[in-house]
Amino acid sequence: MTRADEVVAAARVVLERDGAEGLTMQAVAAELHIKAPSLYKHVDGKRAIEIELVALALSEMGQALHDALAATGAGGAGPRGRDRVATLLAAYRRHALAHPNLYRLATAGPLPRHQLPPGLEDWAGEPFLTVTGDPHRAQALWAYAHGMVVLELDGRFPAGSELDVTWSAGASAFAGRVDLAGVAHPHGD
Amino acid sequence: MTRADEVVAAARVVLERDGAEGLTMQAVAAELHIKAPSLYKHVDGKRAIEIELVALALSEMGQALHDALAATGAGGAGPRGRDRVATLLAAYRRHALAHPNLYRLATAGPLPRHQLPPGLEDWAGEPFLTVTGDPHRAQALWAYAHGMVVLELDGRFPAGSELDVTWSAGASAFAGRVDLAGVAHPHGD
DNA sequence: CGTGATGGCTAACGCTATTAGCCAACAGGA
DNA sequence: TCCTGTTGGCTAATAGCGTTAGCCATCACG
Repeated sequence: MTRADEVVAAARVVLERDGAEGLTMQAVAAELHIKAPSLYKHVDGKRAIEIELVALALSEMGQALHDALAATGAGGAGPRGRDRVATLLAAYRRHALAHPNLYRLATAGPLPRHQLPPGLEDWAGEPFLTVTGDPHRAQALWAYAHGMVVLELDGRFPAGSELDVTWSAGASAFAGRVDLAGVAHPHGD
Repeated sequence: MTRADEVVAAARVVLERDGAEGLTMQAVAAELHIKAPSLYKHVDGKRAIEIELVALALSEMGQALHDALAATGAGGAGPRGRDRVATLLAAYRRHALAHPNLYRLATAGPLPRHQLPPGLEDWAGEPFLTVTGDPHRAQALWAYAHGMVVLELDGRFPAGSELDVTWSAGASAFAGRVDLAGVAHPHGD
């Protein structure tokens, strides 16, 4: 655990506790009981810290998604179609809501692609390809999941929204056919 | 056109030209050929300006969506099902990409609900309810559209992505049944 | 002609990231 | 034992941010 890693770890603590607004060089330094300028002996600046956190978030999210699919794939009953989509979405939602500030940091603004570990991005998105079998549907499903999480995190759904049902409606839509287990209307047209 | 409105208008010019980062009180003031502190004679602060811009963005987006649906509904051929969904998504995408910085400002972070014109939010989202017929599917479709736009704006889709196809795949998914016109695979399961 | 409102201005404060430069502690070799 | 380089703190300072306080010119109106 190099000192630079400790800085990133401290930054994560501050971020998860105080949000993106509270993530200042002073706060990170205080977490380590030092002063802000001393941080520059270990990291290149705030942006560099954030990029480390983005890589970390991407990695952990990818792991959560892979784990979720592996669990259903390995267990006794191997679900297919809608269930796999629902499983993936549930894992995505659960993980994002468990680390809201880290998720926001990782998905806000342009991605510093060439400064990230190569292959990480593809690996993290792999599960979407797995459950859809088609790259375009995978991207669409990912966009749906991301949109839902962001809107939920920002509290932009009207009060009283039954988000479980909404998530389920999306899962059904992306499963390839409308086949609900008494949850939402078959089709509203 | 009160002076306060001119400030907001200037802020919009700065935002659309220089992005969220460039939207500073100094820049807005410079746009009006005055100094930053003078702005406080007309508006309550930066946050107040941003809220005005959010309301404006919400209003314009809502108008674009309503117009798009009205156009298809009124014209000779009145499309149904997938076409209406596709029409709505196309309008959403076109409008968001035409005003990227305004869109980002309006959708980033928590919504200042009680500081917005009442009913505006519901009205802007109405078209999604119109084309889906179900509130949960409407929310899901909205989340999908928002996710796609955000990811596209941030350039987070891998280079070479065929986004038109991806958008189309989502439209098909949310139309209630998979019914593609030779665009994507029927279902990948 | 006075008086209040309007709408500019400068100076200042506290916050941010960041840089420069100083110095104590410590490790390894002569 | 000293000398020297590295590590990792520190303070002081800069530039830019939003914001407040207080001063002053302009102008409409009674």
